[in-house]
Amino acid sequence: MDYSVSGRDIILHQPDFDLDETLDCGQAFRWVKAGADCYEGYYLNSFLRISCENKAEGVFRLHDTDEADFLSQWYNYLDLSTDYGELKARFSEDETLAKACAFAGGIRILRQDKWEALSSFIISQNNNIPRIKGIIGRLVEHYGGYPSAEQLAVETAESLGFLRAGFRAKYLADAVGKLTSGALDLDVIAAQPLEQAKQSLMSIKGVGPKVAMCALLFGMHRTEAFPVDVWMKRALERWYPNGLPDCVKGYEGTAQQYLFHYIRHGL
DNA sequence: TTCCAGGCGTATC
DNA sequence: GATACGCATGGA
Repeated sequence: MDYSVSGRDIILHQPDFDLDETLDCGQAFRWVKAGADCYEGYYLNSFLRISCENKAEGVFRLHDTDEADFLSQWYNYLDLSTDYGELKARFSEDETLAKACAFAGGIRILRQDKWEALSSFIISQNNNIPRIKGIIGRLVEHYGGYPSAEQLAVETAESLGFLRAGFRAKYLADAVGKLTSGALDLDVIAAQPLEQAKQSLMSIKGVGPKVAMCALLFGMHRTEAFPVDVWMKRALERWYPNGLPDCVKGYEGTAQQYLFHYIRHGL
């Protein structure tokens, strides 16, 4: 990773990064394609326009930001401290993962906000990606930004009807209640051992093993968390009936994201 | 019309 | 603990 300041923009050199594969792959739901090789979106309520200037060399432009903003927010959000080249080399000891990494080598695990990731994946259950984006879009529009659990404390399952989230509204309300009452604290959960963190999250109605693992992986950057959804069930049956290979140890979730993309779009 | 979508709660055995 | 079934909504 290497960057430079260019006027009001930051120029980023990062070969292991693809905008479509990272920002539109079902891990985050608030990035909008704003032209060829360009996305607009948010980390919390900070806006970013990012475009790819040279795919072959991995050159990106972060528009209208500055060095302080880049280093304090986007460097972290885009997980630029992690060497994905080294991770992919390690994963590629496994034949299937080698193909998955070659197919979509620009996947990164975004370091999203804890609450946004948890609430987004509560909404995601038994739902499709376009509709998940629609529900979250209505939430953000209604509140003029992504609402905190505290902001949502005034809502009930009924008053959230404007989201058209169906049965998931009551799950969202339960999560808000447990977080704002102090029964659960996402900062505490983030520091717990994986199994304990998972069980803590599963005390929320509507949070099962899969949503808990997604909240841990995408919202708390617990790369050892391995969410198993319908696609991963198929991948496991097909390629890993006896379990995951040792080369993913500690990064099961990162490997999961390559496999998820590969079985959905690569076959 | 019917089926399905990055699952989970509940009932039942 | 395993397995069936319903669930709000909307697009294909």
